[in-house]
Amino acid sequence: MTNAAGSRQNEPIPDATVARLPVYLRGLVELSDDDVATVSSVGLAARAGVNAANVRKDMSYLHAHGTRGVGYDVDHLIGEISVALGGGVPSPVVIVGVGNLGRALSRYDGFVAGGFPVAGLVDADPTVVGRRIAGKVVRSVHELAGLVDETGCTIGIVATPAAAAQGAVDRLVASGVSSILNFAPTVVTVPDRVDLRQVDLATELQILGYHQHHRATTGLGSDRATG
Amino acid sequence: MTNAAGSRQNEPIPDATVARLPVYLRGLVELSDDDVATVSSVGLAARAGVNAANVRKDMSYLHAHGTRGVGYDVDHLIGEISVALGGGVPSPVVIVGVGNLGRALSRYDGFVAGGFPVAGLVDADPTVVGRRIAGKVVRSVHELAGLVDETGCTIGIVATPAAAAQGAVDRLVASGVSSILNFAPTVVTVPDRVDLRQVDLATELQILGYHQHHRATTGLGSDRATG
DNA sequence: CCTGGCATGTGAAATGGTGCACAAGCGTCT
DNA sequence: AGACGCTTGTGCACCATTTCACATGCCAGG
Repeated sequence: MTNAAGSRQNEPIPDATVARLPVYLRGLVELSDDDVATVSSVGLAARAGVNAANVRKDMSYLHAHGTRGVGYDVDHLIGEISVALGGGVPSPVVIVGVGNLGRALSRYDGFVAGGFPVAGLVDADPTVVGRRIAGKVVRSVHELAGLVDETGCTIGIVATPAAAAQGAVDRLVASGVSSILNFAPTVVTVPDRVDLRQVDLATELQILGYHQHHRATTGLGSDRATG
Repeated sequence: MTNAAGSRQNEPIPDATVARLPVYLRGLVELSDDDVATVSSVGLAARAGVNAANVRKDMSYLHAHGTRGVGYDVDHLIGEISVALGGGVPSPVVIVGVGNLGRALSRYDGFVAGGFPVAGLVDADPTVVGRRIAGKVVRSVHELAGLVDETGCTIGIVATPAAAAQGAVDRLVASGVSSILNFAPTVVTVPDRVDLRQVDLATELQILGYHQHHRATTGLGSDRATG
């Protein structure tokens, strides 16, 4: 029997596919805004910067079927991907650490647009607690558990200095958060039940630096950055 | 002809290894600060959050050999990785777009510490051009090419709204920049000779959202810490 | 000098992901 | 109705990466 009404996400979706779904979603929303009703795998692949066969395989993991000879229904696909990415239910997030980066993140429109409203801000520094940032009052880290409980946050964003990151993570875990996005440039550990992703800005530049250096020391003459 | 003492980086280092090198480097610098002279692959792996065999294989790509029965020389390894990641020469970067995120990035200490000083800020909005941010005067996008030329920037950071990102990228490419880090939530294209990396904050949250939703709808699912 | 213990370096298997190539199916036009 | 063109869905081969397992080699101690 086919899974009719309940969840059909029992088969796992590959991580690589999950990472592409938000990109597809953005492209599809743009198409929908332009009143485009259907899109082919080739068209969507071009917008997402990936291979068309890859798009088709990704959609098959989602059980989001298209119509042969026609393509995929844009609005239907938006619904399918939205459901896969969290059921379309907004998940409020709490930001720990309101330094430069934390403040920027708390004002970042993309979070709200993506269904992740910022429910609260928290910092360890008493001199910033009580200040108002992006319309929200910064609260003390000691109030974190209460804040998470009140707002039903399940996602925490760590934007503290590296030295404070593991402590912030531990507090978030103790408060019941089940997913953490860490911007601090340090490796942190979490219990198995908590999902962790790392975004390291300096590391990204260092990776670019490697390629540049590598080109300079091995590929002289093959490409020149002029014009 | 074998190069005796010169560059030995002719063989390519796998991308996955390159992405780990900055993490190793951070861990090694910490060890060096603590006056630790040698470290085993197991010890370094624990700090980097990876498998020990992976560390050893990565080091073999770098031709950074350890001593059997002892481990790797910390300071020597720092040198090897630094060289691989850009020869130890600082690469100035230019930031295009000084909105919330651009301002935060221009003040981010990690860039300077990692050898990537911010050489200049640029924005399209005439009302912010001329303002001083993080000790630097914001200049017009029209001055971008001149700025890149003056400062010898080879890396550009795009922190504009999505709609302006492709234009910013094109300008950077035309100015002679050969590596670009894009924070705008949109797919951009560059010529083959230019290296592009994408950092998408909202996408990261959406990926976390998927895993949360998946756990919730399937019971207790698998969990993986991404470092 | 010789032995024991430990950690590296690497061949090879396992894993995960990508892209080609093509059969199957849908809609349209005559 | 029938044929044709377009696009999906997927088996398969290829590639990159991870991980295991173990032989090799170095150092310390007696």
